Amino acid sequence: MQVLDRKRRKPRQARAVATVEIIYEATAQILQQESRAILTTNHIAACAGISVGTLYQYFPHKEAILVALARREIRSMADTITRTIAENSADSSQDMARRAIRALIAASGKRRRVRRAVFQALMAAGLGHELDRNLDEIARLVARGTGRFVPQASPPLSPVTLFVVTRAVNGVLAAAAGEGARFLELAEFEDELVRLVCSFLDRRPR
Amino acid sequence: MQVLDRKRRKPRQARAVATVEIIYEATAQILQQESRAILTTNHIAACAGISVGTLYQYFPHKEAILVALARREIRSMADTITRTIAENSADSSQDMARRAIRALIAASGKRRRVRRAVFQALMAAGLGHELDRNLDEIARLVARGTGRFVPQASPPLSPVTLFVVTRAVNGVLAAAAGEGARFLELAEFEDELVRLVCSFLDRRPR
Amino acid sequence: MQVLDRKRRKPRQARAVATVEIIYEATAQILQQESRAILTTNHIAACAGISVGTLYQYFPHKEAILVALARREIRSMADTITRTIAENSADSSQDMARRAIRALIAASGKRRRVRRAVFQALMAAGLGHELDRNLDEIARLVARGTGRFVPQASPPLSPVTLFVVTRAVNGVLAAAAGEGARFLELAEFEDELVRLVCSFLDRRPR
Amino acid sequence: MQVLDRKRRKPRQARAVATVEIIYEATAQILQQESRAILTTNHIAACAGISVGTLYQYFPHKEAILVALARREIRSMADTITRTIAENSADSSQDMARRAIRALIAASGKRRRVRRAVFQALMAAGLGHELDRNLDEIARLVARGTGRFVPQASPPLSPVTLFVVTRAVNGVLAAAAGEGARFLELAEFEDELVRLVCSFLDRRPR
DNA sequence: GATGAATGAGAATTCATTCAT
DNA sequence: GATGAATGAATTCTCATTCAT
Repeated sequence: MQVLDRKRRKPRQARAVATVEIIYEATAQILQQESRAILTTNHIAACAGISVGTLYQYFPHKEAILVALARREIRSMADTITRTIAENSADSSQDMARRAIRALIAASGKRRRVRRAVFQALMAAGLGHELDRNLDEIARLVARGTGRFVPQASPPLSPVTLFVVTRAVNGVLAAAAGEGARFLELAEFEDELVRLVCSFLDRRPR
Repeated sequence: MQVLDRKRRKPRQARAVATVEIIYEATAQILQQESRAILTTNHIAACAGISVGTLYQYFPHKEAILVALARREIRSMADTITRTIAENSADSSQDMARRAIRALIAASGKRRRVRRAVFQALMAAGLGHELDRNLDEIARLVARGTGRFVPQASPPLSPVTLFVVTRAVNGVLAAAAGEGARFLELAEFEDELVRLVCSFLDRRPR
Repeated sequence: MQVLDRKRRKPRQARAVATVEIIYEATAQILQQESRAILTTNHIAACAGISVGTLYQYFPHKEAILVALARREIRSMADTITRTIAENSADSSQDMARRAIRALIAASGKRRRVRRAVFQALMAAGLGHELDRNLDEIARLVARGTGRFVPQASPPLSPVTLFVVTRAVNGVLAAAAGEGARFLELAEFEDELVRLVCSFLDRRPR
Repeated sequence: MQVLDRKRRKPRQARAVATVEIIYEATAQILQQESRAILTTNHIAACAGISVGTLYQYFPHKEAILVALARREIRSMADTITRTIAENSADSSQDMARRAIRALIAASGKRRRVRRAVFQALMAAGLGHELDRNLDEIARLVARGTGRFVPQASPPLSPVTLFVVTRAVNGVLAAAAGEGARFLELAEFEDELVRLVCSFLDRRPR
């Protein structure tokens, strides 16, 4: 690791942006199709069709690539959820929780190996809180988007309740993604996950 | 990785058994107090007060130590749960689910960093299924031990239901352990986790 | 040994070519002046004035250096013989066998320790057949270059005959090289070797 | 390697002799059936069914085992030749050279990998002269045993002649042994080898 | 900006040998 | 005498990172 993130160039020109993009793609590809074990900077550069030197123009060290990729993944996930909710905000008769969960399941099915690797890297970098924050954020979005979870009259969800429900869903999805996506495509799986959340939130202690 | 686990000595003499134990201890200690990053075989040996060579008498490569440690942890966890249930099998009025969860919370609070590291190693070794199996096993024990989850009349839990509930609990506990045990000691946390499980299992679809 | 010759950089820039050359030189020097025992990659790198890492940019493992050096030696030997024959092809009154043997003796006298070591490495790598093929090749060249061995009217040499004569010469030269070159410089030695070959080939069974 | 051969026990009791014998057998077996690469003292001991400690009671270091094995092999070869000659000394009408060569071919076919390995070790130990001496010794035996090579009237063989003929035969046999014994069993091979020797010795320069 | 050759600290692993039991 | 656990120097090889061109 480095003494401290010496500043690296931020891409300004179009070409530079493209280069960074290529680096992301190459990294994701290696992670998805090959393995974490051969994710070396030289290999990334080779796959990206650039030289190591160029790679180091944009990232101070290898870990930074993974962290950046993780943040990108998080942002993409959050965006998906946000959009899902926004698109259906008028449609309040629809079960918002189900829609959110469906979106999460869909997201979990994509690039599973990449996601696991980059999230692990985020944790290893001591940035696990970014993931947590994201989970909380999603929960807040969902809660705001539907009267079900936070009906006007009811008290707000306690931090513990929030924590339990978000981590439970996350735990289930992570496990399902880890077991080869067998479950992810089952309708029953979605149903059960929805039920887990709803029965928990519906029957809150007074 | 190696050609393939060339045979390593299985400890015969008492001294050898002790040595293996010392290696486990040293590894766990490094993981808990220092970091995964400096978990080198030389460092383990030094901490254990033995020589690297000795270490390699008993483990074919570094990863093997972590895997062994993970299995040990799994076994220990399973034993705790089993005992908890056995001790209270007569006491059927007690809420078995709560007891099991309490035991799991207690287990999650111990040597958190060690556990995370070794379980990660288990996954990396492609042995994640051992963890999964353990979760399923615990669920089975709990279910057998209490009429609540599997009342005589009710149909058995579907695989998906089982999967969802076990991974949800596991996900919550892992997250709580990861966030510095803040939650683990809260009574409310235990309550909420119990509620998550019970509300889910009580209100099963017909 | 390795998984399998993971690809190594093939030198593209002039500097890289020079580096590879330096590695060969350093290796040969250690073999010739020091000993096989201290032929470590670090030592080679140090002698070459480069870092180990650089060495591993061009060779997947130590053995590969020796094998490359062996092939180089073989090629050099073959070239010498070819040239010897080519230069004298018009001069058919000359005794071609003697010329070939003289060239072989000269070659045997050079860098004897290097040659022994690298050929041994070639054998150890299971590539002994490359040496054999080279011997056969030389024999073919000699035979084609002179009417003595394969006069128009006579039948071609049987594989066994070819084998015996080539390995005999090779055995004698290897032994002579091994015994400190005492014999290699003697005129009588050359005479006897020529006689061994010629008497054998002249008096072939009908 | 050692500073200097600290004295090791010479086996006196029958059991000790047997132990040494077992060590030889185990070593030879590993060399023949497995490979030089895994010839470790621990492996030898394991194969021999004894402990390393015991092994070191009889040999100061690993190399010593190989050297001893080489000498044993040499002695065995010499004995075979001696016997061959002795048995047929009366039978002077027989071609002594052929008999000797036949014996050598037979010897070459046995435990080829062992022989190569141990002779290589002998060379590496700087004891190559023992092999050379053996070759010369055999030549002398053959010469004394037959009038063909050294007829009363003719001058004795020059050192160079002796060297050339012995090393030639040796080279051919070693090569044949190395190439999988394909040739060793051919009658033509024996014929050609005999012819190589006889034509060379018969037509000596005046 | 890009390149890729060079770097070298550092990690894993081996195996001949010793010595307490 | 035998045992086998322990030793640790020695070696191979990796890979993140730098920097001259």
